[in-house]
Amino acid sequence: MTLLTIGQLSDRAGVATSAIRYYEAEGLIHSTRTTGNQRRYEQSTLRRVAFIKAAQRVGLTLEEVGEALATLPDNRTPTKSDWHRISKDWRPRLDEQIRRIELLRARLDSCIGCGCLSMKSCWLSNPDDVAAQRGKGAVLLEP
Amino acid sequence: MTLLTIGQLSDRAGVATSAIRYYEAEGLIHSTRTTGNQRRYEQSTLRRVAFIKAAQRVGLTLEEVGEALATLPDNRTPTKSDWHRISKDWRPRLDEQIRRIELLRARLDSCIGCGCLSMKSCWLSNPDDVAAQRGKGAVLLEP
DNA sequence: CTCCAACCTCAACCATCCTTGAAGTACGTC
DNA sequence: GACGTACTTCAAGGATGGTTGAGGTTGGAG
Repeated sequence: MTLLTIGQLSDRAGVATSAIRYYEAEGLIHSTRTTGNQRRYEQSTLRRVAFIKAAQRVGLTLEEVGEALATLPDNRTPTKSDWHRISKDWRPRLDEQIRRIELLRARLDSCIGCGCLSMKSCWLSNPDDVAAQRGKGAVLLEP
Repeated sequence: MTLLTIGQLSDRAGVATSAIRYYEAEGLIHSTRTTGNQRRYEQSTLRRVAFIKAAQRVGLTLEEVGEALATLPDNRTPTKSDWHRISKDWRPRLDEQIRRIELLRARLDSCIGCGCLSMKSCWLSNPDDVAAQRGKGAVLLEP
């Protein structure tokens, strides 16, 4: 397998070299070194970086991503079932994230052309008492 | 209209007073002052804060939220149609955000039990060449 | 009229996620 | 074997979104 330099990884992943070094310092990715102390990355690192970026875009922290990636083997290229495990773990949180956004969208939408100014359920006409609404079962724009 | 103290707003919105002062310093919300220089908030500020929190949870920055809120009138309580405008503007970006997450979820899911190790379209078996895939039209886990 | 919780300002600090720059080393091409 | 580009480390800086603490004031209840 041909190894990648940090510059090649940077170009192909679309991520600055400084960010790559940072990810490595944080333990999210790993490299070997040449005799001259330069980093060399396996092809599979490209997947890890793509995964990091994708996860970040949906609001996950590097720490969370790091925990997931830590379950991947360091000593061999991850297999489908290694990634499978992560898929399963993440499914609920991705679902949840989607649900939240849909809720916000629905609440905004529902106030378009509706009679919501007289409706108790509308967050725009109702005083959005978040603390009060907890406990009452009505979840208002909340996690 | 009864005005809210910062403590009341904090309790009802479920946001720390320090965050509220910060939002105000950043111009996202506004207050009047008592003769003794204490902040007093209108009820409608509760909606603004709920909106801020909701938007943050879906990955929007305070600056973006601020721009939206800046279109609401300061001198009167926002009407339904004021919020309507924001709803319309935000719809596409919420849709886009959902699409991204669904894409990530689908890609992870599709590698569960599928024959993707032999499929060109699978991001786990394919070397995820983000830069290369731009331009080719195939968007891989990308905005 | 006293008293304490809640308020005030301002500056400093924090976590996260990097970027920038200085000063030096490696690698591959001519 | 020299030349330039890409690499190295380390320290400092920066944006975002706040929190914390010191030192002082306000407001409402008793």
